[in-house]
Amino acid sequence: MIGAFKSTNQRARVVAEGIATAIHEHRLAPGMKLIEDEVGEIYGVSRTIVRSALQSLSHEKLVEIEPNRGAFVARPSVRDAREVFEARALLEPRTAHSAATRTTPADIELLKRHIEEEHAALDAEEVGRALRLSGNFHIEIARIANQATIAAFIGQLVARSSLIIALYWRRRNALCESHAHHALLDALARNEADRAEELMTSHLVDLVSLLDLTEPPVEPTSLKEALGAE
Amino acid sequence: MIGAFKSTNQRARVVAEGIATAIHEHRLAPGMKLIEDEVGEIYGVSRTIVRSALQSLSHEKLVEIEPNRGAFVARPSVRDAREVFEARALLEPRTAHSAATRTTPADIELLKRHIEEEHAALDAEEVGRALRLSGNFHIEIARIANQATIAAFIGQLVARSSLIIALYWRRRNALCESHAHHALLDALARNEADRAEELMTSHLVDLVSLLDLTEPPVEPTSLKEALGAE
DNA sequence: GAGGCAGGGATTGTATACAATGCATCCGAT
DNA sequence: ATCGGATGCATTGTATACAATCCCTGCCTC
Repeated sequence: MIGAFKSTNQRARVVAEGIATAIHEHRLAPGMKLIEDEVGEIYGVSRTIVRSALQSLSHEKLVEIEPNRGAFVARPSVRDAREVFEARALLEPRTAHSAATRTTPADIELLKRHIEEEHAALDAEEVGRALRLSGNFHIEIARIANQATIAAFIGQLVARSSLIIALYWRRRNALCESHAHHALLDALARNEADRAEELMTSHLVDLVSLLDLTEPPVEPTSLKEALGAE
Repeated sequence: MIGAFKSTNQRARVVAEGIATAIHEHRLAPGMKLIEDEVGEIYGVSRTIVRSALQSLSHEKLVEIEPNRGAFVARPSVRDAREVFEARALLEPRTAHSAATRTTPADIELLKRHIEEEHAALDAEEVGRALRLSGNFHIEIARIANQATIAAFIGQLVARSSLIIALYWRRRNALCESHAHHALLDALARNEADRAEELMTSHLVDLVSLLDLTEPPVEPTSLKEALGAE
């Protein structure tokens, strides 16, 4: 949605976005193997396209490609998790600041609709969809800041965050976020840049505090994966 | 050098790094066309590998792939240039701060050697090589900060900066940088984090001030490119 | 001449064939 | 029974063949 790249080949893009969305919505769990033939069959394309898509996803660190072994949904380590949120803490507050100075009523409408959709998804028990929309809220703010380069970085970090949440989230309640997003929306609507920056900072701190980053490894997808690999 | 990724296929990596280095050293000019067959012949690989490499480079925005038209060395717009240095201003000073708190004598030795190599290259009139080494200095600092995720972002931004410099640099003197790098090295050696952060901030400001970002388009590589495309 | 259109060569997009590698299973030896 | 190695299947890595697209050139019309 955010990146209207024309660069990568159209068909590979469809496949990559399909897989990415599935990862964002936690339909594809970390560690899951992505067999080229299977994916190709699903999307009706040859392995050439699938490979291109998988390489693209591996560049965004949503997928890990192990030479001669195949592609797996990435399993960020505890260290990865810390790094991702460290990077977000560096980028997003200042970006929210910038965004607040430029937010238009149209932007506010869009963000409002995002939040509403998120609530609707939560009410419908579609946790995965709610999670993806929650991430999109952050990406939308980066877009408002009108810095495509930084927005692309944030987009990647948000995507990885989804995997991190899948692995290290303490509980199942994503509700807590709604309040923070509402407050951010308010600050943006009033063009209160400093407050938006502070809110984003504390929002990210809150997010990290909801992760359990103590256990070094992570719950394996299957015994086979746990014992067979690495 | 910085990314010892095992992810992408070995052969494609060699090709991608070869092209990337050539871009960093300004042997490949912005806008230049990269024909798959030609590249494949040079490296002794099939188009499959070349395509993989080009897609990888396009993800790093060193190459632009225009559907059905081919791959070209990227030509960052004035806006891209501003965005890249805006992102660097956001990431690098804080990263230098972090790095300064962790810099070891071994790191200092490495950085010193970097600077020396850069000087040697300049003395030998190898401007391209000096430029690449100058960029590596920044990447090395990010590495010292021990944040791989942020370091990867900075690496990408430094690489793009090389293209931006090729297009928008006012003069030919890269000498000015040496002083700033020396000062940074000193701050890191003494573990003076705040000073390192300030030095990095002003260094980046200096860099931008040496760019001429007034002219909307850029000097074309060839008449054909200038008149034929877009 | 200027503009438009058709043909041909060059280049990219995609699928597929074949080689290389890894993984599981089975067998035999100890 | 457990370990070691060999065999076969599943999957990935690479090259190549063919189709689609683009771009250049030359011709034709006005």
